[in-house]
Amino acid sequence: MVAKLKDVAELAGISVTTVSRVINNYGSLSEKTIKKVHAAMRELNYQPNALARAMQGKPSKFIGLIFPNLINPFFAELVNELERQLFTKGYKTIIASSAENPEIEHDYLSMLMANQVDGIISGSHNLDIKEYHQVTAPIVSFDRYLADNIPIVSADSYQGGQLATQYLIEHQVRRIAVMVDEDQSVSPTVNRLQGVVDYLGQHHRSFDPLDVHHVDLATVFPGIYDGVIASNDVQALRIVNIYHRAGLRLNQDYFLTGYNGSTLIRQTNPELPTVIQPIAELSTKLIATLMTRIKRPQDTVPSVVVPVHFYTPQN
Amino acid sequence: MVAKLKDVAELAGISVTTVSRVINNYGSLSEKTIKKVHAAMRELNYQPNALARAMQGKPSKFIGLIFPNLINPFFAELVNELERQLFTKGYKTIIASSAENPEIEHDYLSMLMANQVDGIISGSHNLDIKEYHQVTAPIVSFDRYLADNIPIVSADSYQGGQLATQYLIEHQVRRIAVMVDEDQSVSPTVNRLQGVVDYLGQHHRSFDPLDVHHVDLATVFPGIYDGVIASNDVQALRIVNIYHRAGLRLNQDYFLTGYNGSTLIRQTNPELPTVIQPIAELSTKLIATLMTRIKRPQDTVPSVVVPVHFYTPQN
DNA sequence: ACATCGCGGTCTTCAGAGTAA
DNA sequence: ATTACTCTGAAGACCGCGATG
Repeated sequence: MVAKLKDVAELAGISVTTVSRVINNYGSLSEKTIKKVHAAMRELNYQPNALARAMQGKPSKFIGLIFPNLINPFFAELVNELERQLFTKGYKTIIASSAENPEIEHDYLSMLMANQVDGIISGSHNLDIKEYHQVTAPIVSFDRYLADNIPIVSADSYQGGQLATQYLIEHQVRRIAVMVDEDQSVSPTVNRLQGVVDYLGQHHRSFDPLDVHHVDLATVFPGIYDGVIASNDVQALRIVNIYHRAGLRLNQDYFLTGYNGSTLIRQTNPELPTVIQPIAELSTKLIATLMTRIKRPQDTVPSVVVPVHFYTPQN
Repeated sequence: MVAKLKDVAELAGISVTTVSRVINNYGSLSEKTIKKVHAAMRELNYQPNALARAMQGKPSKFIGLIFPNLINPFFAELVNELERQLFTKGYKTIIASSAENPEIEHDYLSMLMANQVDGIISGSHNLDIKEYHQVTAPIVSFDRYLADNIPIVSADSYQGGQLATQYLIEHQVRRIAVMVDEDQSVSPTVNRLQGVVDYLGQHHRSFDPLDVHHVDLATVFPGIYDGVIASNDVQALRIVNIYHRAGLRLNQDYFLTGYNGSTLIRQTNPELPTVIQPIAELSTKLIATLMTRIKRPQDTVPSVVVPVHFYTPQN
């Protein structure tokens, strides 16, 4: 049997009230009793039952994280960083990866509510927006509009689109393909595309939009393109492999940009130019925004846009 | 205020007992009451408080996952798969990434206990073994010895070492470097090394062991080596980049093997030969082992070793 | 249908003992 | 002896639900 408050009290030879006072640090207490209690706690290896505590309406110190998956290294690193930063603030994380399945995501949202999380950070990309209206816990969204009262923290994708385009133009490519995801109409991906469009417009250039969902990479590439703006790093590297098999060398015979900028990909594929979304800063802002939401639930908190930067392979 | 059981009962005009019966589906109930209750639940957007339920001694339906990090794509994919499979079994996951920090790991272990998880899957690589003796919840370990009564599920690293070596020998390399991690003396990594040693011995070949922690990759490679056994895929690709800068081509001028075999790396770097630890199967075994531990906590459950296979780049 | 208890804590109330001014 | 203050304790309500009678 796990030790309970009562057991600690009995071992220390004092009342449960006093033990509770020691644990929660209130009221007036003598040094001696405090020490006795701590000794008893150690001896019994006592852990206050977090469930019982949370039932008093105390914060559960749980934050729910909803992300489509952990396989995308960018999400994995973001989640990892969020988890790390939250832990130092005394929060535990429940990670829900919805696997891009709205039903699962709905279940998870219910679960998070049922488990009384103190807040939710959602990086989901596929939930019906209405679901989020009913949620009472404070929410912050990563990179996507969910509802009017839910603040968004995102990387500056308009700037990202511009930087990627600028890179291609500077390397004087002739024919540009841009991978676009038409489904993501509510997400800032549109901004990215707008950044591309505007930059190209300023330089009187055109491009071919290729819909991610209706195009077979292996058949369109290399094709006529010597410039490609991919929608993420993994996709970018798939395309690189296709060019490679055709005997074409990245950064020489053709130019291509990724998007996301995970540390992992930079380590494994340092030759890939890409737009870097700053993971540490995004995490900090997401958490800071969530914390103010938790402290003052009625206030409206402004959305935050974090600048990105472009990684150019050295040499 | 969030809806409670009582609110549902009042709205439906019946007692809490009956509502509870409907929710937990026992006792005899009329169709009419059931419908009334469901209607009331929907209207109030009611979610049973999982914390309160868990307090009755009922299973919390939480499984704790302890892994060093989520950045390693192999861990990320394993966790992702575990999370997915557990969810279909009605379990939620609390992910604790210890960041290779024993203190954090200790805190997390306490936290998991305090939150009454029904079981723990630990892929940790750095905790003092004694900590795990005090844990009362059922535990299964991934790929590492923790304590006598804790079953281990692992990939066959001896076989992995052999397969990697076989690949190099078949490609007639002359001088072989093997990356070793001396710290991991308790882990099956030793088995992997043994597999390498045995295979080479049978072919009357020798190798140079290079300690991961005391060697600067950029200075020893390419050096004299045309064959390298790396200890994981990310490290392997770092080495590939070093050879690349020296103008040497993988699978032609030199041969190298990775270890882990995440789907991600195979997608982004399909040219990397590597030992594949089957993630889906490992997950299944881990969960199955944990479930029998949960059902019959007093039984000793045997450890499981899952075969690996070798991925050779096509072309 | 109702009432009541129990899970493991928190917190409040009321009271009492000891010490000091 | 009076007041005041510090430390501790006993008892009970309560959180939301499940189980019993």
